[in-house]
Amino acid sequence: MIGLCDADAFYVSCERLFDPSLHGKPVVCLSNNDGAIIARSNEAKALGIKMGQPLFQVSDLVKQHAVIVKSSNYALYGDISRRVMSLIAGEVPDSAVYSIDEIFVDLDGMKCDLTEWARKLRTKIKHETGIPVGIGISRTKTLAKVANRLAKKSSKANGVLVLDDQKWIDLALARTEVSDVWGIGRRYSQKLAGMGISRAIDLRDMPDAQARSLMAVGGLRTVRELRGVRCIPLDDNPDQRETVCVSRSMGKEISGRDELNEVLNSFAGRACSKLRRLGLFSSRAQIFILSNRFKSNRPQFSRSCEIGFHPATNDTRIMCRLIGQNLNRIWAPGLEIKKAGILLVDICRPEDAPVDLFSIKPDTNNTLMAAIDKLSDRFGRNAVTIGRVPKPSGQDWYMTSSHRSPSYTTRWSDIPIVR
DNA sequence: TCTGGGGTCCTAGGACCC
DNA sequence: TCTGGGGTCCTAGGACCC
Repeated sequence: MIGLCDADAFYVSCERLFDPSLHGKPVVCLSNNDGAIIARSNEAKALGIKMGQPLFQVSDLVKQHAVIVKSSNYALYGDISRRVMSLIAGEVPDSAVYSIDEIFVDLDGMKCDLTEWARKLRTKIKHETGIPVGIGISRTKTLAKVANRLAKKSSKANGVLVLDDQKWIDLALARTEVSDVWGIGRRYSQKLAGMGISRAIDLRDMPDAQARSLMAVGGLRTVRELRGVRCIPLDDNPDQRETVCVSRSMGKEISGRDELNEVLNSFAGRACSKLRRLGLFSSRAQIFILSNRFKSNRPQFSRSCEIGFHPATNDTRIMCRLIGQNLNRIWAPGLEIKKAGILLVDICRPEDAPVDLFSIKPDTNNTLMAAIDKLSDRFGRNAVTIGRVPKPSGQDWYMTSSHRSPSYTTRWSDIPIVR
């Protein structure tokens, strides 16, 4: 059997850990730029606030019901996540972290009542980390997802649901909308609805060939998993990631060449720092700029270009220099740029990096970059930056984040004080 | 006024190879 | 008139996830 532990409204739960006054109240957490709602407490859900909804669309509701609004605080959430995950990993034979708030666990060979075991685990997690989780258990990852969803929805299940018996699986699938199945998004739901398939149980009973032609091999895998056939391995993560991306929407559109250069240089700094922390190098990057897709009365554009590095690098200075040299390939006067970014592709470990004719190898002993990383760890991300990249604070392009909670667990100055 | 960011995988089609 | 077959690699676009 496979289990899925998934935290309830994880970001909200993290905020509540350090501010108990938030319990029982409607709370939402926002995306970058304070744009959209990406986590909701049950009370906020009950008000009809939708996942992904832009904040401004619910501003009346927020005022009317005194909804508490929080900017996202990834330093805090990441740290809490690590605590929860390592606790769970210690309780099972095998596990695989799937996202910041989800972990799949392998329960094969466990000789006990799984419902009882899961209840105990759930209590333990709540007790030791303060985070409420739901646990769903079944034959495959996709079915465990179904179980997990019902575990949270049903008051009878009270956070734990084991789907083993076929009769119960059938009932669960009959109660699950096809759009709530893992792997079935908006587009596939629409297609399926057009064919009269609205419930997970109908999807399960669809012929293989039809599933395959409609939704490719991934869709077929989903259908088979619903039948109880394991098609997705417990740990489905590639051993090495393939891209690193840093991109942002800006508080307001920018147009100037220098301004764009600043933005991209600062993103390149972040991207290189990510690479160095992973011990990886990149030999190719794409820089891109986008218009504001919501302003349909303005000209729309999406421009990008590729930049190669020889040898592969993770040195911020090299990337910044090449960005400057290539900027005119995407920038043009008069463009109103809302979003920009850098995508590093062709990521590799230094020993696997392509070597050119003259055997020039990636610089794996970059003392300057190492020093910058150390200073950033100690004094904050922008303690030291490459010349001509001004500090983000005070930059009008920098994202807005007006409801940010302190970094209680990752910054000494933000440690909560008990009086 | 205000609409997230960072990933993965699959497929079709074109360029190119012998 | 008649114009191969079998590959690989790359890219763009579309789907999905949290």
